[in-house]
Amino acid sequence: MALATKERILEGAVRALSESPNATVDRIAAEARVGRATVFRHFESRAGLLRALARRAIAETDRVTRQAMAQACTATDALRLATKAVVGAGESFRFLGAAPELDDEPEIAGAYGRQMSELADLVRASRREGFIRPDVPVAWVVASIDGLIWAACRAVGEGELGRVQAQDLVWDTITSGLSTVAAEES
Amino acid sequence: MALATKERILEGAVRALSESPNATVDRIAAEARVGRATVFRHFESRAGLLRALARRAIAETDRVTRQAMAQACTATDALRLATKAVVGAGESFRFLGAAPELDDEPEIAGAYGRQMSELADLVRASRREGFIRPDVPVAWVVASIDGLIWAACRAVGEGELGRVQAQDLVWDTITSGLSTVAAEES
DNA sequence: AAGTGACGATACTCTATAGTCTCATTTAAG
DNA sequence: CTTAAATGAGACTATAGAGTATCGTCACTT
Repeated sequence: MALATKERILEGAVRALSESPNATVDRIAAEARVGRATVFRHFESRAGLLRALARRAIAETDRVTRQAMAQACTATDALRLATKAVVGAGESFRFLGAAPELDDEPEIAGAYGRQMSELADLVRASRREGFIRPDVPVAWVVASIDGLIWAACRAVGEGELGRVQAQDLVWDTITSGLSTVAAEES
Repeated sequence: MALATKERILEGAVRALSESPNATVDRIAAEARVGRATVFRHFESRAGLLRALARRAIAETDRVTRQAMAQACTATDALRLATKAVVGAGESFRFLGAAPELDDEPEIAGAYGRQMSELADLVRASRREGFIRPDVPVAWVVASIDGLIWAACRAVGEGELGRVQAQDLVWDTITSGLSTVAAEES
């Protein structure tokens, strides 16, 4: 069936691009156990395949994020659940971090910007609830949460940490930091 | 002079690769205000230029790290100063994060591994001093510090944060996290 | 059994870019 | 002023990889 093949290609591409972001179509096809020509039957071009992959990852991230927000009653809890959910979905978008050509795709870059902006909204709301420190710029809170999520996904991908463990550690670090000292005056 | 030209090429390459990790030699030469042939007079190949760039970034990171360690009398203070110093030197290695082909260079990958391993040593020592939480895996402490440093360098590069501000925020976040709550039981 | 559509394999073209070479021009040294 | 080295410009080659076209085969449908 066409659908199963398309799916195989997408998943093969994730694997191939994860280990080498400049993977050729040849390499992707081999990883998907599919003829090279078949890749071009299902996708307009290599760039089109990359776009489809990115759209998929964005949709998946949106899905788990919305699901998390629906379960939460406070912004802080939404932030916690969304963070955990995104780390859990890390495998679907981890390869995107090393795909520079996607920055030129307005659709993709725009969606990433939107997600960051939604994260900023969540952070501001959680700050109003008194959870996020008011003395730290929102831009840094967003940047560092993003950085921690990437670090967690990388660690899981490298096998350094279990996925569940990583999900918990990200929120734990956001909440308490890495040191034994309680919050001091800055 | 040869040295000045070589330096111009290296700095042009940093700029060109920062905005597009797949930048061509043409693009690099243009950014350095140098003829394309001159690039090949000073470097064996594009890969050789990349290696030189990576070696330079590694040496710079080692330099500021050693300097920081020399000033500190406790492991925790060394960790603090080294973290700050590496964020300050971020511009010299930020582009490396998006250069997948360097993973294949054993010399470069090895040096990165060594730096991570040194960071792990520092973390363990600081933990023995009672600063780093004992209930968090060292692997995660290392991974998250690395992630926060990258996040800070990116934010500085994007102009979202000032460099000095970013240097302070990284350590502040490691120390206290991003929330108002004191450390709770996990 | 015949037909239809998807697939694999392969051969082919085309383009971008790395790397080489040459020569005229500039720049620095003496 | 003369000379040697470094540079810039541009022509040229070689190659990897994207994208296309074709054909034979296999699987599924009716």
